[in-house]
Amino acid sequence: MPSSKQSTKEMEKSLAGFAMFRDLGNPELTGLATIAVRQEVPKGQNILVEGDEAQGFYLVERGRVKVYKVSPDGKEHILHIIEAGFSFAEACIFFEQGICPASADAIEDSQLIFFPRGRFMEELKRSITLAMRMLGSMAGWVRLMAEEVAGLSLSTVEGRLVSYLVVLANRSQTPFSDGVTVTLDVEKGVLAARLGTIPETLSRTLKKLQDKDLLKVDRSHITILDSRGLLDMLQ
Amino acid sequence: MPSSKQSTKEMEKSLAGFAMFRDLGNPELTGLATIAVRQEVPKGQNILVEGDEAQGFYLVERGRVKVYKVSPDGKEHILHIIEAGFSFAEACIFFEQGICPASADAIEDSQLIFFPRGRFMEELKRSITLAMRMLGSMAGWVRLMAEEVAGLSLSTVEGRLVSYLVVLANRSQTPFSDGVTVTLDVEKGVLAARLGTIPETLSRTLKKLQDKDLLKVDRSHITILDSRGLLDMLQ
DNA sequence: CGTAGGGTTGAGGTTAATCAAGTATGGTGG
DNA sequence: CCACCATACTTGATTAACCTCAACCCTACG
Repeated sequence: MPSSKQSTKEMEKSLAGFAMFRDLGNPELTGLATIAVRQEVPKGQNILVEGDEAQGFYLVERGRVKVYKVSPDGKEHILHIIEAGFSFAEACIFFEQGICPASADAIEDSQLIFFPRGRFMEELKRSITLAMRMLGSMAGWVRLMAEEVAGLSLSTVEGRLVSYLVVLANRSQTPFSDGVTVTLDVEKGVLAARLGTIPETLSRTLKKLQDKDLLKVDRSHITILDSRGLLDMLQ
Repeated sequence: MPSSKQSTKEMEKSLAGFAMFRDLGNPELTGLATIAVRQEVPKGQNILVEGDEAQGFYLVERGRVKVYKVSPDGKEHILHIIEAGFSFAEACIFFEQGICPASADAIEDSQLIFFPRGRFMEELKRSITLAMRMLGSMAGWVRLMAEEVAGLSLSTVEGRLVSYLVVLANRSQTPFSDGVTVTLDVEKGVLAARLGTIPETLSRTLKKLQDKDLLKVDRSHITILDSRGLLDMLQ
């Protein structure tokens, strides 16, 4: 994928749109734009395999990516769903052998920006600002994972589901209050894996909450009927 | 806590002993030694509280520290046990408001080395090498947490216990094979919290494995009788 | 129509938490 | 040295959560 002056300029503009690189100086952005590679990934396609050597890390420009681990018995647990505008697999590039700790698939037709490991490292060593951004990004992952562990080990499926709905509501700028409708952003099967459970249990849990008049389910649209009651379940 | 030339020199030597700072140049080490502060923490004492503002991060020079989260209903889940020679709470210092994502207590009489957030940031900005070390350390945390999430969500208590025993054996340079005895490095109650369960269940699980002649338990000494059988449980 | 995929429902079994009551174990003071 | 106590640990009975397997429904789509 050769990058003409034109496309480098264009890439530079794209990169500047990512929170991770916002307000980054010109030399840094240009350097990054030069080594960045665009990648089209159709829905369902695999991007990284756990245990394989990571060749670099990614930004999601368009679409969505799931990052997951598979248990020995084949069950998959989704660690994160990476939205457009965010990055993933940063951690891989800092390991000695660059072994991926998780797998990744596109769950929508996606456009990614790829940074090759070696050349990105060069850029990092050249710019302390970039290194600090990277540190901030990694710290964010650490926090997220800590929440994840806590959520998994300390909650029931019911609790995790409610907590997910709260996050979902906040993400779409809607408050988590009575009458508000949130739309699931993933298939229910994917959501189940995200919550560390299976579709059957998710279905039953939604039904139970519906029977208690805490919410109403219509396909992927969930209407909050009793936000107080729902939030009480997190206790 | 004033640092005379003598103690700075001594601190520099101590810091050089940490994997994180090994082979770091002289200017970096001296800078770090100047801002580092030693702290004695008796067993059981709290070090960090989840949600509080983090003032910096820590190295464990002697003793051991548990990093944990508490659920709304008061149950505690241990994320990590930090051994002497390792660091914790690095991630905290990169958050805007410096909010701790987890709590930490000493589980033994411990000696810590504390780096104040602001001054450490200065050192970081000054040295790209230090920043790269920090990135490596954070990446390590990300991987560990990913394993943690996978382990929690994909395994039974039995599986998590076996997996812990394997780690324990490897850590003490002993292979995980028949006849080998590993010694639990923490109280069983702490181990239970580490495995995301409660002492009762841990006790029963050990008994079950003992009844199946897979291992033998004597206090905190666990002898592997059938390593194949145990490893098969991870499938 | 007929089929496929996502989703739901039901019966049954397993795992592990809770509550309650025991049994070591390791120090401490007499 | 021993009785005593606190703490860690174990055991039992009960209950709740949730996974498995199997069947079924529904909607989109050729």
